[in-house]
Amino acid sequence: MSEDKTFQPLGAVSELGEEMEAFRFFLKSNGYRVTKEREAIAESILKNHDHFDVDELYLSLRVKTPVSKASIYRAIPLMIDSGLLAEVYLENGHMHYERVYGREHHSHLRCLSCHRIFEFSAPELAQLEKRVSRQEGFKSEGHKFEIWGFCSACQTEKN
Amino acid sequence: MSEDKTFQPLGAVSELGEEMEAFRFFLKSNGYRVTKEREAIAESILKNHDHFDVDELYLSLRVKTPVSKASIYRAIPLMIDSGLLAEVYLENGHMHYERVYGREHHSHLRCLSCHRIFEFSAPELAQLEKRVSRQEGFKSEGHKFEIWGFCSACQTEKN
DNA sequence: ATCATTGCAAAAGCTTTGCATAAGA
DNA sequence: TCTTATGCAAAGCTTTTGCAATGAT
Repeated sequence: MSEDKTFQPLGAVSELGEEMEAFRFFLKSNGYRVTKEREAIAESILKNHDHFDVDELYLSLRVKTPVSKASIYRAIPLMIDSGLLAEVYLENGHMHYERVYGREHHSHLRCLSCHRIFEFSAPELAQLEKRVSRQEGFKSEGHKFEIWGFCSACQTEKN
Repeated sequence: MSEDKTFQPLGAVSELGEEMEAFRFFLKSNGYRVTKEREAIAESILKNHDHFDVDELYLSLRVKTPVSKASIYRAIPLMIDSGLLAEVYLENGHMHYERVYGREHHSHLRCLSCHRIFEFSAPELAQLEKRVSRQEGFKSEGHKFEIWGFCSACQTEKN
């Protein structure tokens, strides 16, 4: 048991190991290269960013592993194709993304006042997607449901 | 009956009368002015455009009642506030809108191949909006449901 | 007669791209 | 070694805005 065989150090790989590995596999199998920039970007998202925009990501990488915005913009389509990310919504002229890997599908409540996003699950939406697609002869690939309004905190405020 | 009194000529007002009047009323009651540009824009949308983007609208106005893009961009928020329009989705970096006045609420199927939009109604979404909002303490103002995939025509194509 | 609105052109802001250099495989 | 990826700066695009002229009330 105390041999010198090199085990995968579980702690080092951490819970992110699986998702990172899936992304590396995606890159390799599609002829893209695994670069430190792409790893830093993906790792930052997996660690810190359920919801984010390009600027937030850029700033959070700046300190330890700076990556240019051009590289971030070029990485995003790859991460979307790999299933790591999805576009969520546009706000003030720029796109917001969310991590998809390792999270269950959900929908969003958007507060029009504080702009916070609240999540909820509604399994019947998947059924609705299937039913409507069948009726319309559609081959569906996904769906999005969003409710906007005012969150409880913002309703209470006197403005 | 053959007096010289000026009646509203019904033919001239047409079926658009109601919606146009609602828009004019919105403008007046909010201290905006009723200009020929705003009328031309709204009328064109009510007549010809269930779905459109700024460029399509601009081009379709160009022939008979040219309006600058600046004025179109400035009119859009007003029409959204008045309930005439809604944003639908972003494609290739520019927003697409749809007419709301005089149409029942519906959801969209988007074909990823031919980019056509198909509409459908699903009344249970309104219930879901209410239920989730109640659960989350949200005061909801609306919802959007969208399915993407491949329409029947595009599935058949050999590519 | 006021003051909002228009059109033009310039500015903004996000995203994309050309090109020389760096670095995976 | 051979190519893909990166970073920088420039370019692209849609949308916004400043300002003088126009027009609605």
